[in-house]
Amino acid sequence: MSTTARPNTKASARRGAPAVAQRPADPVAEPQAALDDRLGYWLRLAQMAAFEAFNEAMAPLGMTPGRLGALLLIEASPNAHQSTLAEALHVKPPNMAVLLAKLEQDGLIRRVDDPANRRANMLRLTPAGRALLRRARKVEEELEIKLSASLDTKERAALIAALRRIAERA
Amino acid sequence: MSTTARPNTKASARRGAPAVAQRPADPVAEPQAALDDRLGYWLRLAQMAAFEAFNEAMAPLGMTPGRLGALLLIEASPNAHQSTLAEALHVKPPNMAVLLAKLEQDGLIRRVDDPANRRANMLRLTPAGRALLRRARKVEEELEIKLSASLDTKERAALIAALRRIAERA
DNA sequence: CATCATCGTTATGGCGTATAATTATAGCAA
DNA sequence: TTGCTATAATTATACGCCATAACGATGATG
Repeated sequence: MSTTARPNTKASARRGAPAVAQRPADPVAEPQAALDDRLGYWLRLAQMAAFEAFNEAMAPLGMTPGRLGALLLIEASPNAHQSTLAEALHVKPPNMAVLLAKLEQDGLIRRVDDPANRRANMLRLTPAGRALLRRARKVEEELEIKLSASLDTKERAALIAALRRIAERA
Repeated sequence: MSTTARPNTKASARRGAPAVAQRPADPVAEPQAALDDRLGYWLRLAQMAAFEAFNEAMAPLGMTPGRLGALLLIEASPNAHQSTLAEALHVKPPNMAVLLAKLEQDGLIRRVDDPANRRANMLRLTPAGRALLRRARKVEEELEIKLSASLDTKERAALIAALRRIAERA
């Protein structure tokens, strides 16, 4: 509420509780036991771990999930429009515009007018973009190996299939 | 760069390209084909789907993942401190403080001084908190059923196990 | 030509999360 | 005791991701 400094008394509910002296708070051995069999919980934690691993590995390349996704799709579909990429990457067009603007500023892609539709852009990798993508692919390969190190090939395939079904679901 | 309005010319790279008239941009049948076998990609999509489903289902209860997690853990470990819960929920202490402040404002929990350590708080569900948690549990049960509708019991267990290994990993 | 839809863009706000700094308390040592 | 250091909670703040609104430019249609 207040935007200026205030006395800070830790507990605002500082009623005159008579300090009954009970047992000294549990350390809570397995704190998340209550969340153990919740799919959503582990989905979130796994995603966070994967995300963190990605960022660590890609930091030297200045790469983010969004940037990599864009570069991969541009390479695969050089005639696709921004809006198509945006949809495929689940990014809103305005955010796609700034993402691509940065990629262009960094000299990784070019935007060329679609001669068939002068409102639209087609995206092209520059040589620098291609080079960076090659390096990112290597890093990403190692990353996927590390991520699925605890899974055999069958398990990994089953995991992806299951995730896919959940994503195309609910 | 500029913070004020500007002419907006769509493509800043409006060089005098002679409009060669090539084929009209592909619709890109399966746009994300390039991302198909990436674990991180599907992890993200599945998490997003689960998150969206959660928000839809819990909106009437004013519940978020963070709030529910806190309520569940408070119920399970009434003597735990805020910092313990924060760690278990992967939330930083400052954000935990405001989360709990809102829960307290909403009359769902109380903060009681730990008699063994007057810096620390122990958290308690109020009757209203218990009632809301009961309702949220029902909703969450249906949600988990919907989420894992495409998985049999074995697959669901395998999925959670795999996610868990990834989360405790990399 | 007038109208309406589409593509890209800018500006802006919300939400979740991160850090820094502050207060209050605890533990410990000289 | 005093003083130093560590811990618990809190406040203020900043940053990044994502979403919406609004607009200019172009295309399509009557």
